[in-house]
Amino acid sequence: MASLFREAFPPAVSIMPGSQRASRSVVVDLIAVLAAVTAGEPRVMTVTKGSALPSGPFELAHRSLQQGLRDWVEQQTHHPLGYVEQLYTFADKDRADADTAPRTISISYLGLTREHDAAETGWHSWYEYFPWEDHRAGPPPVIAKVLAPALAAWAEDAPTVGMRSERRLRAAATFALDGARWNEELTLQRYEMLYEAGIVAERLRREGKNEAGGAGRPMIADHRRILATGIARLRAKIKYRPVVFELMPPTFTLLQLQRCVEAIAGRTLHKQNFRRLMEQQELVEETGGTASESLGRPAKLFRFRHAVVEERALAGTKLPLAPT
Amino acid sequence: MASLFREAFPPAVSIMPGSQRASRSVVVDLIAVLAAVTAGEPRVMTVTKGSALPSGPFELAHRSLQQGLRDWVEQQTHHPLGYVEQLYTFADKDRADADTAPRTISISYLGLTREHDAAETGWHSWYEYFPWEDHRAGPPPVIAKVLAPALAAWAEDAPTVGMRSERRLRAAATFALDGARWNEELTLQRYEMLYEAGIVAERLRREGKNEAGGAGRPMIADHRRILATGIARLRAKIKYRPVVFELMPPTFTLLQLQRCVEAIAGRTLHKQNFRRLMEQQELVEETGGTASESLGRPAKLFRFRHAVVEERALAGTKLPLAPT
DNA sequence: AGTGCTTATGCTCAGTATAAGCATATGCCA
DNA sequence: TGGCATATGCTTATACTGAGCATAAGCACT
Repeated sequence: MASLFREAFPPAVSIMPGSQRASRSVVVDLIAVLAAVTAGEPRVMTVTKGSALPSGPFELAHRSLQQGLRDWVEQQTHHPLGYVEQLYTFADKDRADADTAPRTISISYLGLTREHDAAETGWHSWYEYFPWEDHRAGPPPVIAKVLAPALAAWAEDAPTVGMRSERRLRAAATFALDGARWNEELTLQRYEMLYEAGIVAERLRREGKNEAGGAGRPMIADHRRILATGIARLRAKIKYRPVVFELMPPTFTLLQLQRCVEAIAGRTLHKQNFRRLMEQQELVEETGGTASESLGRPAKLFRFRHAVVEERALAGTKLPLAPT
Repeated sequence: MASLFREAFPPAVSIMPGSQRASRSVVVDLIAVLAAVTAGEPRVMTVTKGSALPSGPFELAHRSLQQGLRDWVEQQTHHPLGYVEQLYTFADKDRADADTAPRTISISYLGLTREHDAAETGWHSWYEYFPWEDHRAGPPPVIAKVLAPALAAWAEDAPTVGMRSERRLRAAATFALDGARWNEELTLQRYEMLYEAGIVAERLRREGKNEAGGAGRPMIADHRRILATGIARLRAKIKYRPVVFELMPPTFTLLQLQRCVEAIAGRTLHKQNFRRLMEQQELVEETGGTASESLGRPAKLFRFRHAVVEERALAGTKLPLAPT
């Protein structure tokens, strides 16, 4: 392997892009994780009755992948696609069956879109695929009932004492098992651990075993892993970039905003502190109107202050800079 | 364009990976941004006398891109490659010349490696390519002397009043021009703005103009943009993940560690607060030894506490969670 | 009108983290 | 021994966060 790669990277020879090289057939796919939050649930667009993410072959005609994806989604949903970012490019060999099939490269994107009709087809809640990720009503029972025992068995299955204890520790930290704190950003790590432990249908299928033992709703190929990547990315991003607003209607109450963040993070937030955070960061401004719906005191309506994005650098230093 | 893309993403039809599809020839390249910090300078591995990043065709034989890259680098540098992460996949059409040439997709990676012999060939300081990014000795003169005037001219060149003011504001925020605070994470945005403004050789070359007016040392194709992506990613990452240690020898003094972070960030840090941060986060532990070199009181040697990576989730919540 | 329910909004208080700087320690060298 | 240079310890003011109490403003009853 090392020698093969050495050939691939001739140390002293620059390879100019565009130069002709012999190349076996490579198929390039685009895969989109399109997210929206409707009726308090984070949803993802799917095809074939929820079993796959929308995808298609990479076409040569687009100036930019990003723009093409945007055009397509806006065409489909009739809602502007607020935000697009590249997620990851998968090219591992074990995705394909053998050397016979053409090697597939999948470029995946995360896209955020506005609230839309909840009845629209093809949108499914994230948590159908990852029931253990929704902690808004406390830790979901599936963790204690299904995952924890299965992970314990997997840990005991390791060949050495050291590996057993290492697996136990890793499982506890990742799934917040023995009093450890839940970390909502570890969505991908959790899915991969379940895969490794053989608790998801995708792995069982690959091994030719009965898929019934898998937790959560499976998808084809590695689409559920890609979805996990998107969820993890979005959960991390809302903390330091004002991307939530891409998922909100133009005006909203602070509680609606909070519910949207909670849906994404899969956790409940402290109401007063959440509103203090929004206001002190000057991310929103009052429209003057109030929301009439529902019980209780009417809430003020807010809109996102687009200005802050330009105004502040929004970086959050974290480094102990020297005074200049 | 929209209609083309609609074909590419048949809305109701799932496309199974591995299914056969007609596909025009696509060339897939791997490009590596390999970083190290030696003698207080952040360096990147280059080929062809510093004009390109190491790259090569995507080969079919590797199980995983990541592992292949790792093997290759360790072979080349005789140092373990501590950390590898995918940077970005570039596939924009304007990278190639026309429809005649095969479309190129570049998958870029960021890799971190240990200190090595500074005399080794092929390693160049980042700041040769981005002289405006090094603020360790204050704002580099090139900003006020070259970039600021050129950016001002570019702003004035805009067709409408609104665009002119928008460009001025954006330039000021990105390059810390009118008393705005410098944000070291904006490396990519800065390069792209200079590209847009026609102040870098890559753009001038593309337009058939004289390249001499470009700031910083150019690279072939879009390699400098990829390098900027890697720098920005690393500068962001050191703030919330202990990746610096991948660039350090096994034991080090706190000042050496600080210098390494400073080299990457391009800024000077507050010494006492830096060491407090390291200690309170329990990222390091004393080895017992002391460093003898140089003047002054000998510094204690430290090593990285690999344990923390497993112990703590290292997430830094930032969301106002409700008490459970 | 009054009571109670519900959500909105204002405010406090303690604990913790951060920016900035002062002070002391410990080596080497003349 | 005194001076220089770096290392390391400690202080103070300020900002931010977690948690909770208290009040406000609607609506639906009686």
